[in-house]
Amino acid sequence: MPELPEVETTRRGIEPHIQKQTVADICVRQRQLRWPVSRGLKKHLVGYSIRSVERRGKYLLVNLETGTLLIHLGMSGSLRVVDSDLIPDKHDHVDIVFSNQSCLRLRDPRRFGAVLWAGKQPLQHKLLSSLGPEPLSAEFDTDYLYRASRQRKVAVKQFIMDSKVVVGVGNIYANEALFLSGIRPTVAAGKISRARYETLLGHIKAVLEKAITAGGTTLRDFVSVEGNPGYFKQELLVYGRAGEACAVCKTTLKEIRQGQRSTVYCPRCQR
DNA sequence: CAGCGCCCCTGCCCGC
DNA sequence: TGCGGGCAGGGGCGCT
Repeated sequence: MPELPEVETTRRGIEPHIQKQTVADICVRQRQLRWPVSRGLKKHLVGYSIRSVERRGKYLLVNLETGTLLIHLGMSGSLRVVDSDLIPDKHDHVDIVFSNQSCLRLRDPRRFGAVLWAGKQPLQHKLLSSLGPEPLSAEFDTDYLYRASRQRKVAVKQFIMDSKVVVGVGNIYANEALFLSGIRPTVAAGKISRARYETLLGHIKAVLEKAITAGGTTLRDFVSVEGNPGYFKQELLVYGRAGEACAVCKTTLKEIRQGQRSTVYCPRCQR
């Protein structure tokens, strides 16, 4: 379940392999992803070379001279650069084949991912146009977060996971950052002080940076570009640890549900 | 606009 | 061992 650090790790992993490569073909074995993969991709891709791979939130932007291909990994997606002769797995749904016989292969067992053409102004695409700032950018600062939260009644955890507020804060890191900040996930976003948002902001940036440095957290489905699953779960303090003792005070960690997602917190440390 | 719940999907895990 | 059911979750979308 790629969060922003895994997507960034993927971007860094694939870009040097596919940059300047010319697309020879695109092979779609399973068209039904989050949205049906368009049948018209070939005309945008074949014969053109990859200029760069960027990231916006959890979307990867594969840039060509004709425009930009958006790839989202959903919950279980992974991208690898493999020899185009390598027999695909049953969940290897899309190959972008290059003229040097390598290919960029999308595997996505749960098919929550997406492959879409976004044209020459990808940031104007409706999926990207109303996204909030990047969490690691200077634009995402205490002032911004504090102001955006005023009058908001939604729980702070759902607030920081709202992509219109800030992109790339998924369930794992939202839980972790709130624990590190001593903030109870259920508190209304609008009721939290500026000082506490300053703390929270720092922890959001820190957990994401740490995870990118570590090469991405992996729980189940993520496979790194090299094909090695990299475990990092021992670093997580609350996510996946309901019923265990809090690392700080030994109180039993509690699990609740917020918006159909699991929240784990320490009832003593987080107020 | 804010808030909320649904839904896309498969693999895994648990209990019987 | 086989099987049914529940759960996991990113995030867009439709409804109130």
